[in-house]
Amino acid sequence: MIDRLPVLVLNGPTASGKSALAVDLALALTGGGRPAEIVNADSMLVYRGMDIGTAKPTRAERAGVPHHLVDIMDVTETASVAQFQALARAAIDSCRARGVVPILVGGSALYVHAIVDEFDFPGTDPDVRQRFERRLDELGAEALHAELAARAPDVAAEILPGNGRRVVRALEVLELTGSMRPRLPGWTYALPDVVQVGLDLDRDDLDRRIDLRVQRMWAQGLVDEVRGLEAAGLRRGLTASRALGYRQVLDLLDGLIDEEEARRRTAAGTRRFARKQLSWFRRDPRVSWFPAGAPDTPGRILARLS
RNA sequence: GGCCAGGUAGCUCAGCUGGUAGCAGCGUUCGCCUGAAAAGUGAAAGGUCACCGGUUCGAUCCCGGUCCUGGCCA
Repeated sequence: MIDRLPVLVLNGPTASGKSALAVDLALALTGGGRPAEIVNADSMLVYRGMDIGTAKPTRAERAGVPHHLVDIMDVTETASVAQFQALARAAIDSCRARGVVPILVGGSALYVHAIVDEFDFPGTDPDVRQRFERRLDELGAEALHAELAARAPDVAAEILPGNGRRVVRALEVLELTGSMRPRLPGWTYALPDVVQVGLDLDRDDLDRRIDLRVQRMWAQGLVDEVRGLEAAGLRRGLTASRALGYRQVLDLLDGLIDEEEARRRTAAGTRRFARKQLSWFRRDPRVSWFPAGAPDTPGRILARLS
């Protein structure tokens, strides 16, 4: 009997086992009479062909439980939070309309935040954007930041002078809307009945799992995968070409570093990334934390849904 | 066994022959972030300067010895 349809948000760092846990939880819910589906909230799983390096859920896992927003873009396309917000909310709505529990699995905290909370994005305009991007190339980030400061000191004060990307975006928004609210919004759910949980684990344990994962990626043929994607235009993709593992292998293919170094940097970068993810998730006071891999964790998470 | 170089932050190192060490890189911890977030950034914590003696008002730095490490020669 379906009395309510909460959105279960599963947060956790890479290699914490959240993808597999999400499948287990979905199967448990389905077996218990309430069908469940997974909605991906990871910026890299959206790319077709990026399988090994993103540790994408396997075919079998995806056959057992429907996964939304996986393999929806070419590597040449640029992902964006705003677009993802719309797609994910649509997927969540569709699940609920069908009486299905959506499980949002987040690797990208900003994406989760944008999907689940009141979070409005001012529009964008390719021409305006391109114009400021060209100015960024000409002047450099600091000079462009000075221009921003002249136009809107309060906005400029919130943005670091070296962060060209955000300076460009601020100028774009100012031009399009005449104002800019530079701070991240607070914690106000835009969706009803959200239950957020997080997976945490000991740092040494996490690092060990990351090393294993990177080794496995290499054994499974990450280098060949990247080679194939390179032919498909990976280098042109602003988002995809920066993915951990992929960027390092591209450097390897360019002869900038050797294979050992590429693997080392991938692992080191992934360790740093995992800590960053945790610090993001930790900011949100509504997340309840559970130990990753503990035998009773799935049961305790399910208990929160009823 | 002899000669040379070296033992300074968790790691890699810097340190004008003496006044109890470095805005160092990486790592760690904490923080920031609005249409590229697996991106971009800020700050902090960390050292009995291998050990024992000596010279000196004072030693990471000078002298003697000890123990380690790397290289060269036997």
